[in-house]
Amino acid sequence: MKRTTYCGIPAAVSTPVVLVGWVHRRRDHGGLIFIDLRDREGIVQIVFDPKTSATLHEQAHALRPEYVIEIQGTVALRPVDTENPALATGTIEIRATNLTILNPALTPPFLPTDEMEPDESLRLKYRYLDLRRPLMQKRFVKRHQMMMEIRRFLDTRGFIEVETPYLTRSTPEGARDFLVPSRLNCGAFYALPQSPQLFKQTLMISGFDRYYQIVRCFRDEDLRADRQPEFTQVDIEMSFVEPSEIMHLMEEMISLCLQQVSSSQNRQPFPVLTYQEAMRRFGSDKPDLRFGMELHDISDIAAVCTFNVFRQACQTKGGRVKGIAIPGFGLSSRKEIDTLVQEAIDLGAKGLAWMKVTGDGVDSPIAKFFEPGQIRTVKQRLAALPNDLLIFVADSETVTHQVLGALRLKLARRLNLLDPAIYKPLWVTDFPLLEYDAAASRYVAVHHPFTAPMDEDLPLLSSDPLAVRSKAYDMVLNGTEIGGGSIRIHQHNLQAKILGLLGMSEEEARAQFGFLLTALQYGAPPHGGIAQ
RNA sequence: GGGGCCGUAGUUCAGCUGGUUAGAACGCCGGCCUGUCACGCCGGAAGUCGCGAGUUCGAGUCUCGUCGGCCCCGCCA
Repeated sequence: MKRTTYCGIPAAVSTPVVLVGWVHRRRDHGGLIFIDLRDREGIVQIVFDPKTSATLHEQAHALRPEYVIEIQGTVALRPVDTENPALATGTIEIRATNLTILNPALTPPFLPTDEMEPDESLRLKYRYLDLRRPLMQKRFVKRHQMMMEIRRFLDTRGFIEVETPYLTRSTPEGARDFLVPSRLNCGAFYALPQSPQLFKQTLMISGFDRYYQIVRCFRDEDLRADRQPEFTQVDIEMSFVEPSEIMHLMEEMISLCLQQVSSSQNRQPFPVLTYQEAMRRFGSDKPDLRFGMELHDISDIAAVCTFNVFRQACQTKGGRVKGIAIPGFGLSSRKEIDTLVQEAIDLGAKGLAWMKVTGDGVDSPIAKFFEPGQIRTVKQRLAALPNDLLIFVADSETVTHQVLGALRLKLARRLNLLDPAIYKPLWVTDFPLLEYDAAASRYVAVHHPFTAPMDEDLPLLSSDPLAVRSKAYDMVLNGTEIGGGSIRIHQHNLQAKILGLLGMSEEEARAQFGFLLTALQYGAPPHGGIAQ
């Protein structure tokens, strides 16, 4: 057995070839038998002609899907008008001269074609059949190519790949750890790392200057369609850097990756939104920029209209009235709008006010509470067009953003505005350093406890901790956070102070993070990084 | 921790307000077929309707329980 080429890679016409692979499909004409032979590189058509060899043709009758076979034959141009443009090898075929069945196969529970996708549990039970599908093989290859690009790119930029331990110590904060029982210390457990955060900071303190790792992370949390308990991330840390240096580096790296999956060139640099602006305009800290439907504040008008719900919301401290214009949705039936109102209530709103935009004005149960001029201003501010539906939420700023942000996404999905072929990356910066956890009655870190506060906000740490912004940045792509990082705290005193704000006593801090606190006192360089 | 949807042939699914023998497509088996390529044509086999109980003259269909799957909220520094 000496394979001369892959099925998917056409060989020169009239050369003898030896091919091995899986029977993808058979087309038995009684006379001629065609076999599509598949390997990881693609598919090629094999022809068994009774005129070439009656016994060989007889043998080929036995072939069934997923048999593993070896074919000896000759590459030939297909007869005129029998070329198959859908196939990369569609201009040629292999005239078989010899057939060896290397291994027959049972009738598989599903055929490894891309046309139909069986239930996921069945795909996993017969994972090897699932992974034979050309689509799955393409994905694996794509992933491999991305990893190669990333390694090559980071190497040229002077990064050193370092491995860090998997059997490690549990850290408080963050996700639940996976635990591994220890045989040597009976009753004690290792924790699998949620991320190599402390290790990479240690490497910076050691002077490695630029580290990266393509590393597995483990988080024992509930799953989602796009969330697995173990996943791989590109982990990066650099010394003596500003956020902008890390962000530009990542833009280059991600652009290289996007080139692998999309033909369109991404313009660098990526747009940057502050957290505040992202929330204000999109009601989300990971906005999907593939479509508009931005949030607009009409609190000033709402405060002086005669609609009590709006006025009261504006009179409440921190209250807001905001709205979005949904293109074409003004033609919806009353029932469809009622459904939308219920969805808003399920998302936490007290209700949902709406206006159908007509040619000259609006059609709305709340129109009577507004002066014509006020309605004109509202329409103008939401950039409303005829047949749009305007929806409004009146509540605290938090609830308003949350509800409208979620509705914006739901409606975009319903209106088919989420084109999977378009990639809209951006940065979100200026996150708050801390948020208040009412249940635990203490502050918790928004990013993680090692994130550095912005220098100009340092005085606020004592007076108004929730107002402190951090040197953190998230990369967002099409509404998904695909990377996040920060400049870290490299000063012992500041780190101790933050741990204190998080409700940790000095003893606790020493017990949990003593190693880091000590290390910061032995010449820790300023550093920061990201995990994608 | 909470919520929604789904379990019917090997697979993907249909099956109406409960009603006679539970269907389709693909796949599988047999036959025919020398230029097909998701080949075509003819014929055939294939089902504990996830499981258990209940309501009913009668349950794939309704109710309760249970098991399994998918999705969402919480959670995921």
